[in-house]
Order: sequence, then structure tokens, then C-alpha cells
Amino acid sequence: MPYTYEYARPSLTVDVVIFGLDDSGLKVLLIQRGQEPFRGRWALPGGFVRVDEPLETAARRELEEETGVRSVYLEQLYTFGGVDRDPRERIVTVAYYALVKLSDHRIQAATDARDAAWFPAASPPKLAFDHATILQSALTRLRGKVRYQPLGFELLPARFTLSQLQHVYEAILDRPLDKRNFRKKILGMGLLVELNEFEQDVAHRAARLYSFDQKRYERLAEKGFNFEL
Amino acid sequence: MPYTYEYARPSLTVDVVIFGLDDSGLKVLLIQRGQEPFRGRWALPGGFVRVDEPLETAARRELEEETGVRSVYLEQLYTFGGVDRDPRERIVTVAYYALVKLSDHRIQAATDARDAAWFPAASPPKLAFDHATILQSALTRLRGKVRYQPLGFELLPARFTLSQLQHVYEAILDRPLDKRNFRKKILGMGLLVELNEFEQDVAHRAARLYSFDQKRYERLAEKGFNFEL
DNA sequence: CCAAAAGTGTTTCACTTACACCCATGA
DNA sequence: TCATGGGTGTAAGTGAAACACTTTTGG
Repeated sequence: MPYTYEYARPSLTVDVVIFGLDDSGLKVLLIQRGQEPFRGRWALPGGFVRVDEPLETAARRELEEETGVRSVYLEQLYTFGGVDRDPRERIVTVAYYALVKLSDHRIQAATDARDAAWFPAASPPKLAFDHATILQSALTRLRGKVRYQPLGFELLPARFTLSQLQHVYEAILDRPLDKRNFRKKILGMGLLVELNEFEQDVAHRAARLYSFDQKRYERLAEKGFNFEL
Repeated sequence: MPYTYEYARPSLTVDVVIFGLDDSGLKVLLIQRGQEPFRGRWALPGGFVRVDEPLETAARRELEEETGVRSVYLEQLYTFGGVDRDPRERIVTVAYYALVKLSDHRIQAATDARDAAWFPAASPPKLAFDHATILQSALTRLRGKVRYQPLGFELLPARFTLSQLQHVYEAILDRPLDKRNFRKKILGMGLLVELNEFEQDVAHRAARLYSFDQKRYERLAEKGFNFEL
């Protein structure tokens, strides 16, 4: 090692809060620990950062190991550096949160039959370390950011109905939204592409499918447009 | 050391973007480096995190060394972990930003006659490492957050005029605000205490002084009140 | 024909914006 | 008395919120 240090240094990990959405609401992916400390407890997926590995790469590595997907929304959340957050030694963790499409069957396959499971994000089991705090921060961030960034689409398949989209926002914000006002507002932004496709096999009028125009959003955002629900 | 590791670990530092405000606008405090790499370049104050030291404590330590003040607004910004951000070795840095009252004379004293100086936050000199990126992130965060959190007061003395407050917001948001609308809005929140004191020694009508009611803000914020400019 | 969700406009109210003049003070 | 910033109200426009019925489809 080319330098010497006056002080011992903390270890560095990443942890990832992986959110998904299904019919029963917002979910978080947790791993059951096989070792001490906190053996048997549920915890966020995470691990050590390698010396030649960018932080986000480390987070994506953890994410991919647990879900099998690679290109999802991933954002750095906060760095937790309390001295006693790990009973063994000082470990600082850079927390990320990710939004994945639970409709993606690769995710179901990757999490089946493992020590991983989806839990309601708002009422998880007792968590290891300070992971309850990290999860709570992620929820708060998500709730704040979803209102002014088009994150809702990250939880849905590429083609979705307006009702599905509304349910996403209702689940995250945890309050009901008015259907007409929601549609007026979201369609008024001009960011949704109206497809000539419809829901299939439903016992009621089939809803039209839409897709989100990411490119158009990026162009508008550069010119000062603000997505805001 | 009680554990062994499969991989070498990055080193960990904190860096602090210290903002202040004077008549010529928003300023940032920089340190001129005395050693390689980047000898002679200006850089953000920062240093290694000690193994038994919480991150925020480390940031406050750096802040106090440079400004002499202890209780100021300090918030974690982002963690920068690019592999080549330091030419010597892998160093991950947890960046913070702070808001200090430049009217506080301790600050002037602590920064006088040192290798530290205040620069316009929007047009700093060429900076060492990736500190230009960090500063830019801090500015973006400050501009975003100042609109929905009462941060402006952190840059002013405890008693201030409405015009001073307006200038704070104009400097940060970098656009002019309408005087009557600004006053209406900010007074309408009921967070300012109207004092029976006035500016002294000005060559025009003396402006009334106000103070910010932090307690009242906290009580309202709990009940769902949102500060919003 | 029934159940279930899709789809659609208008009114009301609150808030934002634009805007100009007199006042108090010290030089 | 002049220069400088302090202090004040109203009208118009824009956007948010509240609200109910008809349509389509499969069972």
C-alpha cells in the first residue's frame, strides 16, 4: 500500500433497498441471514465494496444477484456511518434504492426458492442492523421524489393502463387520488403514448394501454419542464 | 484487526461544501492545497474519517477547523466513489454541505490570514480532484431544497430584514422575486416574529427586523405543514 | 342483465402573478 | 431637498379540487 495513515479506517459496504409493486401494494425484497450476527433475521441485500469497484457498480452487482435484472432504476440514498451499526466492527454503508418491475418474470424466478422474499414495504419484519432505518429513509425519499420525477413508471411494465399508473401513485403516496383529475393531469403532460392496444381477458370494459415516452421527457426536462403530480 | 477480508478496501474521507452569503452573493469556502497532488489548487475542506468517529462528527470537525463555528446547518449531500477520483489510491468521500452566517465575526477571524478564502459559489477557481462536481451537486441540492425547507435563515443573522431574506432567496435561486408577493407569502406562513427593532444607521427608512420561529416551524411541520416558497 | 372497471367535463375556489406609489431617513 | 430603500393592495389569470353518470365487456 503506497501510503500510511494516522488512523485506522472504517470498512465500506453497499446495501440496496429493492422496491417492487404488486396487487397488494409496495413491496421490499429482503434476505434472511444465514450467519451471525443477526442469524435468521431479515436484512437488506448488500456486501463489501471492492477496492477497484465504483459504488454504483457494487450496488448493481448486489441487485443483480438477488433479482437477476440489470437495468433498473437505481439511486444512491444516503450513507450510514454510525459507529455501532455493526456489532463486530465499524462498517460504513452506502445505501441505494432500486425500483423493479415485479411483472418481470425473471425477478420471480430469481427470488423463488431462495432465502429471499418480498415483504410489505410499510410493515416489514424485524430487520438486522440499522436496516429498518435505511428502509424508512428509502420510503421517505421515494414518497418525496415520486411527486416530481417520473419514477412511477419504473414499477410498471412498459405498457400499462392509466388505472395501473394511478394505483402506483396511490400505493406510494398512501392516499386515494381522483380518477378524472389524475388522468387530466398525467395526459396533459404529453409524456404518455396512447397505444392502440387494450387489456385482455378482463370481465369489464378493456382499458387502453399507454407507454411512457422517456426520450420526450428528457428533452422537455432539459428545457426546464417539471414533471409534477 | 478482528476480521479478515476477501478484498482490499477503499479509504474513506469527508469533504464539506461550506456556503455563506455576503453582499456579492453566495460564496463557498475553499482551501489552497499545500501538498501534492494538486499542490496550489483550491479544494474543499475535508479529511479522513477516523475509525471510531461518526461521519457527521468528522464533517463537523472539518467545518469547525475552518470556520471556528460549531452549530450550523449541516447536511449529508452524496457519497462520491469513482475509482480514479484520487490519483494516488481509491478514496471514497462522503460529501456534506453547510450553511454558515458570514455575518458571524468568528468566521471572518477563523478564515483570515490562512490558506482559506471565500469564492463565488457559481464561479469558483479550478478545483482539485472531483471537487467541482461535488460543489455543483451541492449547489443543485441547495437550490432545490431551499424552496421547500426553511434553509434561507441559516445564512442570515438571527435578526434580519425582509429585504435581506429576499436577497438570500434571489441569490440562491438566481432570479429576481417580486417584493410584495414575497412579503405576502413569507409573512402569510406565520413563521416570522415581528420585532420592535429596526436597522441602524442607514441612509433611508430603517427596515423592521424579524426573526425566524424555528420551534413553531417544527410544530407545524409535524402536523403536515409545508414550507414552500 | 348484472357486475365491474373505463372513460369523460364543468364549476368552484385558492393561489399566483403582475403591477405603482407614498413613506421615512440621513446625507 | 434629494437619493435610497421600506412598505403597502388589488385585479386578472391559472391551476387544483370536487363531483356523477354513461359505456363497454365477460360471466
